[in-house]
Amino acid sequence: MEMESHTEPRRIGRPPSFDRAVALEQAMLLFWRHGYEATSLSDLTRALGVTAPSIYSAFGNKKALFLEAVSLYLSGGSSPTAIIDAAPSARDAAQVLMEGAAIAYTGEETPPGCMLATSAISVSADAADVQAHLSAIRNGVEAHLKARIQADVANGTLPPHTDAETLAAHTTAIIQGSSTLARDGATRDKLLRVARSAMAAWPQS
Amino acid sequence: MEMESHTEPRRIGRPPSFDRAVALEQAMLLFWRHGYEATSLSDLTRALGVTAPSIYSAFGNKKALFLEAVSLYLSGGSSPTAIIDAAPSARDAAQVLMEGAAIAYTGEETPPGCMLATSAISVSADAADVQAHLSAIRNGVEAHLKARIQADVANGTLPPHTDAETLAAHTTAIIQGSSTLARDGATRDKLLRVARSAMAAWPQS
DNA sequence: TTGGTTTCCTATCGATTGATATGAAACCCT
DNA sequence: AGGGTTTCATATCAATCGATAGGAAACCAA
Repeated sequence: MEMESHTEPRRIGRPPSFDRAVALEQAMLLFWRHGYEATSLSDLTRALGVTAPSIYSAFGNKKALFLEAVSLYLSGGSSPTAIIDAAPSARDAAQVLMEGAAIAYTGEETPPGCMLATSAISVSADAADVQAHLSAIRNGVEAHLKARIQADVANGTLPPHTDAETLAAHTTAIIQGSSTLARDGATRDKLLRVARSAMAAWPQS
Repeated sequence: MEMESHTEPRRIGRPPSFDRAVALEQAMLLFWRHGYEATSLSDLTRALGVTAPSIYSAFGNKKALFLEAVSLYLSGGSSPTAIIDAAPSARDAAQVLMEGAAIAYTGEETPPGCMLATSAISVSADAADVQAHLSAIRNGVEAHLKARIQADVANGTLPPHTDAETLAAHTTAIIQGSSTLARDGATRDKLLRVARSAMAAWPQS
């Protein structure tokens, strides 16, 4: 068998001088901290150590780079959708989601808060599509949690009078609100206590 | 008594062609919807019907105009601090705050969400002071609510084991989270149900 | 070494940013 | 009517925005 066919594709031409994946991660951190529009190409070239033409060659344009950074952000750790599916119950899913957010939003190596909640919440008119993109992702997670709650109601894990929509929205509100609290300096322990107190909204077992 | 001394100051010079208060309110609505940095002077001159030099003459610069718009936003309706002081209990204060937020963030005449939570959450480096200003306001409201909870614990309205800091942070998280939910299209009724479900975190009476 | 290919950086593009210099226009008072 | 005063709008400023043209530089294959 030929072992070099997929490991080293034998590229020709001048070799790249920067690691695309590393550059993308740096861009994600910048967008995470300062947001989509407030992060300029000048900021990106400085932080990535890459000139503007190289960025455009590697990622297309600023908007495409941001969207790719969002995908990288979502792929980090366990995605919310995967957590919801993997948890033994909807209630456990909510708790893991909220506590996971408390931890993720207060990392020492990453900017405070949630990139989805902060990086494109207020934008100019020509970034409305980016804003809508992140909004759709947030709504998708909430809808997925709601469906999981409804499933638990259907199989008897949760009582029949459970308001799935409100419970999912409540969990989402705590998560998004934790992002702002983290930006305002809240500690990880404080957010974890908030997450646990929010579990009181769930039906008594 | 001279009755004209404070009613009509007898101004001299060319009379202003625009109402400063009306212009400020329009600016507030723009900043509310699009945020501090994403709202350009060009956007402002178009919406206010006022040329750039007039804006600078009336408000100083863009940053000063924004800060004044924030003050106007806070003076609208009942301020959070006033609500906390006026409520018969800390628990009632929290409920009024959360339900008031649900209503304020879903007004048909105003942009969705909370101006404090959205207009400067992600900014460039030279707007860090504006970001810190809004952060301080948010932290101030939370601290005020926490103090009110502690007062209710001290006078026996709330049980002695009550975690004032967590309860205040929980309430704040729901309020800030409701802002994002509103931006994502949540209805007023949905946010009101979230607010009521969040009351479950309070000690049982 | 030469040709082919790919990536590199320098320089620059038009558009827009926040902000201002300048003088005309509109009012009151004498 | 004519000074004094204030606000008005036109035109423009330097700086920065996102984005690109063009050619040098660095590799592989022959």
